[in-house]
Order: sequence, then C-alpha cells, then structure tokens
Amino acid sequence: MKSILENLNEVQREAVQQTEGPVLILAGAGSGKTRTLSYRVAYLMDSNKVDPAHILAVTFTNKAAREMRNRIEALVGNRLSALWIGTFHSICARILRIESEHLGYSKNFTIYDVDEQVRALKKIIGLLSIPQQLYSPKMIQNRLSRIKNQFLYPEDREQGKPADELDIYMPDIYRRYQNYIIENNALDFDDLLMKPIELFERFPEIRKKYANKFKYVLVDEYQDTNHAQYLFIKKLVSGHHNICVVGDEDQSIYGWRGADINNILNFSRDFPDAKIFKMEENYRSNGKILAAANAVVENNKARIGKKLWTNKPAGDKVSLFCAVDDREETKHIVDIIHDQMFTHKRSFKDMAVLYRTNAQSRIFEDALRKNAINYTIVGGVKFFERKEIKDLLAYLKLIVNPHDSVSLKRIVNFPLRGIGEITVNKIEKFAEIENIILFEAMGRVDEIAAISPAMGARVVEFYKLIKSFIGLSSEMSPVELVSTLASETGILNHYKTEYDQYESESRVSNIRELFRSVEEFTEEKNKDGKPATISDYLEEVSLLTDVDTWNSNNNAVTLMTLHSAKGLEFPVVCITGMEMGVLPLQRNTADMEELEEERRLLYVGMTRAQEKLYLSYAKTRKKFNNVVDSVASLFIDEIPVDLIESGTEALSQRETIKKNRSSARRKKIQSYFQAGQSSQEADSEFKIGQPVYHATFGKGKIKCLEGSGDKMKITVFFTDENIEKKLIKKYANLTPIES
DNA sequence: CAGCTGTATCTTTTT
DNA sequence: GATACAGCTG
Repeated sequence: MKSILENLNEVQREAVQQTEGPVLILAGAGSGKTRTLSYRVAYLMDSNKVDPAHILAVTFTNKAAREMRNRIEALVGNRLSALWIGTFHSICARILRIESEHLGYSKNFTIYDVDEQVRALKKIIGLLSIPQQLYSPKMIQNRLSRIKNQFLYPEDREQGKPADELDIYMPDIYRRYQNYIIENNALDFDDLLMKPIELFERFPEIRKKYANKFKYVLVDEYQDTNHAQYLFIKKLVSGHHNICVVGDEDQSIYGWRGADINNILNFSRDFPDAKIFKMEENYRSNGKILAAANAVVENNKARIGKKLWTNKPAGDKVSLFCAVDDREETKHIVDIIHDQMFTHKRSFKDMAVLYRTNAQSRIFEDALRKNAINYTIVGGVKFFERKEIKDLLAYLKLIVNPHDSVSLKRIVNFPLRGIGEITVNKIEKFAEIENIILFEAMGRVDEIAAISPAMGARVVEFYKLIKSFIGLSSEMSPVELVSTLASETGILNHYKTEYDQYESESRVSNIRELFRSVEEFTEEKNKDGKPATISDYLEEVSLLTDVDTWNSNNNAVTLMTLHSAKGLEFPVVCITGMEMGVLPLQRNTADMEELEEERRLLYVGMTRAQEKLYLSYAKTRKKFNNVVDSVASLFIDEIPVDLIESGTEALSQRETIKKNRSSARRKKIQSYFQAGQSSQEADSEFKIGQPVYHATFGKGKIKCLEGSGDKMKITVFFTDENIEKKLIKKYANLTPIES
C-alpha cells in the first residue's frame, strides 16, 4: 500500500489517510478527485482492514461509479461486489427494494420517469378544477419535483402563504398524486430520495441498521446535492461522522434542479470538527487554458475561493472565433476538426464540441455527417425515450408490476386493438367502485354493464395476453421474454410494416438494440453470480444518465451539452454559441445567482480542455423561426486579452479592445438583467382593444389578456379572417399597428 | 366510439 | 421541425 500512496501528491495523500471523522475535500477541476476517492476506498480496505461491505460511495453518474469501482478493484486486486457504489438514485432504489414493505410498496415497484409523472399528474389535474391553460402539467411536475427535493410534504406546503395561484392547489395536487402513484406501486425519481429519509425517520432501527452497515461514507460532486440528498447522508452518518465529501463550488451547475450550493459552503458548520483539504494543483489543462478559466470564475461572489495552478506547459492561447452566422460557426468547427487531424495528428475521439442547449446540436450533426466526420451525440433524443423502446418497456413494467396503470394505459391500445379511451375510462370507474386495480378490473370486464360483450371480449383478450406473460416471466430469461413480447404483441410487426422504410428500419433496429441491451445486462449481472431479473433491468434503465450510455472508446467526435461534460476531459474542446442569450442563456427572470451559475457552466466547459480550447460565437443565429442578432458573451470580456488569439481582430487594436472591454461587459450585464423586465414593458404595448398584425391571420384586435411576460396569452379577433384566436405572446409574433 | 388528420404547441440544463 | 391534442369521419 505504501507504493500506492506514492502515486499521490501531498494533499491527496493526507486526504486519503484522514480516514476518521468528517472530511471536506475542495477539489478544483482536474485536481485528481476521482483518483483521491478511489485511493481512499482502497486505503480503507487495505490499511484499515475495513470490510468493503461497510463502505458506501456516492457518485454523480453510473459511469463515474463504474470507473471508480474498476479503479479500486485494480488497486486492491480483486472484484468487490460487496462494495456499494452508485448514484444517489440507484443507492436509494437499492435500499427501497429491500425495505419497501415498511412503506406500503411491494418489492417490484416501478420507477416513474418525468414522462410518466406527467401522465399521472394529468389524470390528477383532470379531477380538480384548476384554471386550466394557465398551468401546464409539465410546469406542475417541475414545481412538485422542487418541493419534494426539499423534502417537504403536502402539509408543509399548506402552512406558509402561497406564492401564486398555482401554489394554492399544490398541496392538494401533491397529496392526490402521491396516493395515485402508491396505488400504482410506483415511485418517481424524487420519491427515491425522499422515501429512504422517511423510512429512517419512521423506523429508527432501520436507520441504525444502515448506519451500522455503512461505517464509511463518501460523496462525490457534493456541490450538486439537493436538500433531500443532504438529509439522507446526514441521517446515515449521524452516529460515526465518518463522512468524506468531495466537491468544487465553482462547478455547481444544477441549482435549477434544486441543488443547494450551501451544502458544500456550510459543510464545516454542519460538522464543526471537519478536516478540510484543498486540492489546487491541476493535472489536466495547459497553463493558458487554466488561467483563462480562473479569470472567468473569479468574477463570482458565491465561492469559497481557491486558485488553481499547474506545472504543465503554458501551451497555446485560447482561440476565439467570431462567425457571421451559425452556419459559419459550424463550418469553422469542421475546419478545426480537420486541422487537428491533419496537422496535429489527432483522432476524432480527442475532440468534443460543447453547447448550452441540446437544440444547438442539430446543425453540427448535419455538418459533421456531410463531411464524413464520425461523431456521437450525448443526450438529445435518448435511446430509452424513443417511442418504440418506451412501448416495450411499458409492457415489461406492467408484467413486473400489474398495479402500474400508467404503463397499462400507455399500451392497452398499442398496437391498436380497438380499446379506446372511453372504454378505459369505464373500466377505471368500475375499478374505483370495486376498489381494485385497473388491471384486475379488466379481468372482470363482463361485470361492467356499460361495456358491450364484443368490446369486453377485446379487453379480456388483452388481459389474458398480459396474464400469460406474467406466467412466462418466471420461466423465461429476460431476453427471451422481451423478444417473445415484441413478436407476440405484434409490436415488431407493427414497426416492420407501418411507416416508411427509413423510419421502419430505424425503429426495428432500435428494438434489436434493446434486446442486445437486455442480454448484455443479464450477462454482466450473472458474472457476479446473481441471476438478473426484468425488474433489475427496468431499474437500471430508468436510472441511466446520458453520459452513462456514451462509449468513450468509440473513435468519434463527442457532441454534448456543457452539463453533460461535467467530469470528463478531452485534449481538444470547442465551446460554441458564446453569445448573450445563449451563454448566458436568457430567461424571463434573471438574477445574479443565475448569472453566476451560467458562469460556472462555462468554467466547467473550459476546464474540460487539456491542450487546446476553442471558443466561438455567431453574430446572427437562427432561433425558432427567425434570425436573431446577438453580441459576444460577457464572459468573453472576462478572459484577459493576452490569453486570447483571435483571427478576426487585428493585434494592434488589442489595447483599445482592452480599454473598451470592461465597459462593454458592464453594459452586457445590465442588458442581461433588463431583458426580463423588458417583456413587461413590452406588455404595455398590448392592451385590450389594441389593433395588431399577425403574419398568417392578418389584422385583428386584442380581446383578452391572461398571464404576463412571454407566457402571456393574448386573445385576438382577426377581422380579415373573421376568427378569434388565443395566442402565446412568445410565439405569436404580434405587431401592434395603427388603426 | 375508434382512428385518422390537421393544427397548435414549444426548446434549458437532467436524476 | 417534432410532437401532442382536438376535432372530424366512418
């Protein structure tokens, strides 16, 4: 083990050896934090003779978990199946599978993703008299998720005064939604975090059991934990305080998802005896890249503060390219890739193209394909979110958990079997009266007077089909089950024959890919001597992240969002779309905290680069349907001029540029904050009775205004067409005119 | 009452 | 530029 410690620098070594008590490791980008965590676990086992079953390590993605496990196994020289490593969600799911009965769930509970949450919410919202149109189910899902991430119950929300009209309904929606998904034997992503805490609070002996099991707890990316995750960890370690968290406040980029940067900022207040280690030596990036990244992030106020340094060569300056439009920016990226290949002998996999929003990926995709450049996209339309895959998974979910009526309703009439919404509603009503689950009600459909025998026969046929698969699921291997399912239900055939050839081929090959994925999972699981079940597989795929499905060994240029890039590194990185409105992204309401999070996002992106960093922006960009003019991001003004090399600006002008930058930057910050208010100012141009012009409907008069800002709904009576239309301001493109 | 067709809706980041 | 939903038709 001594030789292992020699592979670490001094701070890393101290952090590894401080095994007892609370430890906070402030690890800058590229400072070797995964390495330190891995060594720490190996050290615990090797030097302190800690049984791996007593260690829990929480990572941000499954990919990071897998990598860390491999590293530790390499260090200690054997396979460690007893060691718990995983994301918060997968660790919590694992605990809940063991303890679910205490909370009124059965072991085979289903995990609902956002799409299924929304489906469940739509049903609930339908029962309530909420001023519809004003609040979309997606909005409600978002808000509910935030509430649950703060570990709040419906009754907590009833106290305190509501922030707006929707808030009045939230406790009721929350309570009904929760009852509904319990009936479905389902948990959503947020429940996975909440329920273990609830479990620990209601059953102290269970809390004790896990606190005793996990004598050493490690948490990676601590800056991105939310309140529920914080509580979970706190309860787990309350006895022994052997907690080691690693994080970097400058890389906190999930505030919008409820992550609380204060968890890391206040760690030493929560654990007053905490030992703090600062890892400031960067082993990843060349000097100039690091200096540029430092210069940007230093503008943030909400930080503990550290100064990264490196022993690596200074390297090249950061390249900046100003394109006329987004097409030219794309062409520039293609040129960079060619140049890096031919003059610097790099391969595709050395390069990454990063952007703020997934929508920006399409234009790069097209260009790379045309230029025969291999690429992989992380995120965007995810494999497991494709319709054909979700359909098959819904069948599997129903077979594993017949209580799951959200999945049932998804597939009851797919492929078409003549069972429509009205029939389902009747059965649902019957199920409520009889107090049975929807699936069982289908087996007793003959008792429902309102359903004709002919329709009843179809329903029973579906019921029997699923029943037979429930029987088969214990006899067949997961792969056999899935492939039999695809052919017996007619799904495979449906996709083979319907649609045009191109679409059909891609859908069928996706289904084949799913078979392969099931097979691979089963094999992997069997290696550890545990027979894999469909239920295990479903859990695995519901908790996958985008990055988890990314194969870094493929020789391809990687395209992904700045968020997805966290934790990764590439020799060459291109950050695109560096304009006001894109990075930082323009929202309706802007505040300083959000601007700082955007700045951290760029910092994360810049520090991914090892040897060469390219920044680019476009003066005009196609957004929605029209072309938008934009100016360079204010963050560009924060990078010292001597670290930038720009093909478009003459070097002699550097001094003048230097002078103008700080005032330019100030103006941009102002405009960023004013943009939110300007929509309110703009509201004033729309009043009831105001004549307006619309590109498709012609002239009209405003009849009614609802809501405010970009989401304002405007009802217009169009005189030319003699029709009334309800339009959303943001998309309608209405122009006020003189009458 | 199921199933198709056209129109409205919407793009922030993700477990 | 895709998807969801409403409204129409058989």
